[in-house]
Amino acid sequence: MAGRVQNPRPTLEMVAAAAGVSRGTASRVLSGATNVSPAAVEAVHKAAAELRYRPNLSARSLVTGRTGLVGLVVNESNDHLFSDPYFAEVARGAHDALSEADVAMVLTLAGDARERDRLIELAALRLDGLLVIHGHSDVELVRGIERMHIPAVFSGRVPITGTSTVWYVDADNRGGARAATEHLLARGCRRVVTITGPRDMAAGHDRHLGWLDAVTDAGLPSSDDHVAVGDFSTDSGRAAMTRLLAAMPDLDGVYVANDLMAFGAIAVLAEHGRSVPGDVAVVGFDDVEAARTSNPPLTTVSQPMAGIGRRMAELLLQQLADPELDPVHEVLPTTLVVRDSA
Amino acid sequence: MAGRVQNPRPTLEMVAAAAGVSRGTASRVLSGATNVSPAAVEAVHKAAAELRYRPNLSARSLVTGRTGLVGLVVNESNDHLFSDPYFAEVARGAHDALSEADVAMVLTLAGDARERDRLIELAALRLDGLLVIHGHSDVELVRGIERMHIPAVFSGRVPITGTSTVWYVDADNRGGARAATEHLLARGCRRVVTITGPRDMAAGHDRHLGWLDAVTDAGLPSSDDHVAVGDFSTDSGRAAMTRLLAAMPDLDGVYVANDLMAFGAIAVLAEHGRSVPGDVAVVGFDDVEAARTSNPPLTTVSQPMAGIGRRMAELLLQQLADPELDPVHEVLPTTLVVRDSA
DNA sequence: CTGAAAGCGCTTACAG
DNA sequence: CTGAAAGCGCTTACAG
Repeated sequence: MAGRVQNPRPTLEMVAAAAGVSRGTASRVLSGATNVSPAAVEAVHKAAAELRYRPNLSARSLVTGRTGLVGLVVNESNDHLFSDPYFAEVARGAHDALSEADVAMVLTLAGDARERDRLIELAALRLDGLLVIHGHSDVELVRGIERMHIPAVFSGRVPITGTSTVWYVDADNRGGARAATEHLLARGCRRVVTITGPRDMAAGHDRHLGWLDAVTDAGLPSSDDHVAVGDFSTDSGRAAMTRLLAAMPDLDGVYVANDLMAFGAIAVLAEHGRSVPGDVAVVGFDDVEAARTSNPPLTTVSQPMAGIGRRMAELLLQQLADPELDPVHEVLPTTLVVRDSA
Repeated sequence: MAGRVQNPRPTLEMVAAAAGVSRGTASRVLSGATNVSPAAVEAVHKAAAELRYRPNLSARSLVTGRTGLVGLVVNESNDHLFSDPYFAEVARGAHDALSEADVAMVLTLAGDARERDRLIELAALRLDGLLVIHGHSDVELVRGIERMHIPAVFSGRVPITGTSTVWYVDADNRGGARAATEHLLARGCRRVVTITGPRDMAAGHDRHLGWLDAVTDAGLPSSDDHVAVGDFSTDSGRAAMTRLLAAMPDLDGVYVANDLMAFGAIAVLAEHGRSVPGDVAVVGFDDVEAARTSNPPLTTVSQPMAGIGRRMAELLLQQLADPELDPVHEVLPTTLVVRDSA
């Protein structure tokens, strides 16, 4: 009685019978093969629709060797991770692109060693490929994934050592930082400092270089007292701004490597009686939601987060189609969004 | 040449051959059956280890009818969703429990109609069950899932209509709110008001009832001017507190249905020159990270978020084991965390 | 263009 | 306790 309640799911066999063709022909029609007669195509589609046929994916996987499953790997300790809009948007972009290809996304945490082991097991057992949201640089994770010889695409530049096979998609952090700094210069700023991110994060490093590009090109100084290192948190932005102000009281422009730190910096400037952008112009990076409503609304650099996720998915699909492809490193453009802070 | 590089994955057949038993026996050993001789058990395990055997899950699924895949369904517009620690923690708890059972979690967005359709398709095709993080009440989603007749467990109380088959795990919102309010009463508060959440969210509703339980039991009034409705945002907490203060200037205790609104309320109290907890005591709900470092540190109600996720997973696993089980509604205890605001 | 057949790698009654 | 065999639902050469 139990288990007999539901009608059994129709199989290809039943569709073929209803269409008056063989199972092989039905399969060919449903997989979109071209060498099939129009009559057969029509009959099979009609039968499939009438029976509400859905293929058994396990059976298909058994013969194709593909699972149609891709892992979304995340190496952040999860508290951070989920509260990061970067993660959410990249995941959504990837999810969209994969759905269109009928590939599903398995959420895979890889924050600690135990989780990393599980990931490796899971990947070996049932994943066709990996999409890695790579927040903090995690050399062990990168190495582990390379060793598995599984198709993978990382988000964010992965420092390439030797003959690495890593694929990645990144935003143009360096170009965006340069554009932000050049915007400050164009407004007439001449003592332009920067608050950077942690040196071990590729994004932090690249955004620092962009600032350097711009000030160097303009023939302006870039000595150590022009630079304060933060950790991308608002508090660290406050501390960094305080230090910069002490070292160079007459600074007139600040390029900050992310919006959160920019908010901290602006708060400190206000406390010191400096108006923004009147006395000091400030540009951030990320274009988080709050940038639009902060006081003043923040001029910042926007990166195409969902686009990064989508592109990662597309590149992974390419790898799946041809495992012999050479690694691709793709850099997506960023956009300066001018508001009131600079 | 390509594709021939890797050694072919060992199959059960090869393990059986190496162990000198039949494929059937090897299968029985590996699936932990008891009716096997100790000698066979040892030989098979040894062979499997030596060959680094991993079962082909598609083949297994084809015969068992199970995929070993569970969907994590999320109905929030994703911006919110990911920045919500509730989501992150519930997901992590569920992930842990499922991993232990070798079940993987497929991330499934169901924010709009298109995504909802994809979910239904995906579930029909490849999921054994669903874990639904049910933020805003979404009747359509609940109905859609019930219609699919797929094992599912919701987070958060789902209003049950008629002969619903919904399973859910919730925190004891009502009990927690009652405890919070009783704490205010115990400190001597006598004019105790509340800021509630949206009426259409079960959590908001239940937390309001808990406040009502406590003040009613204490013989205190609970008229409309004791209640202000917010939307769980800090700003709405500010607005609500402003209204309450206008309606009842001599209030001395506030139970707020979440921490974010409590922060807003405390800010307004400070602006009105009321000290917390000296003039007005305040209790929140959620125990978010910031509650520990706010000024003053917030007394609040903590709910076992990861525990909810874990329990959801366990209940889903039970359903998978026996689809005929009656729906379970489980309520997990909350804890009052006393800090400085009350 | 199409059918018959083999085979993907497992699990599970069925005999013994 | 164990082996031989059937079968899960597909895809894909292979002939024709």
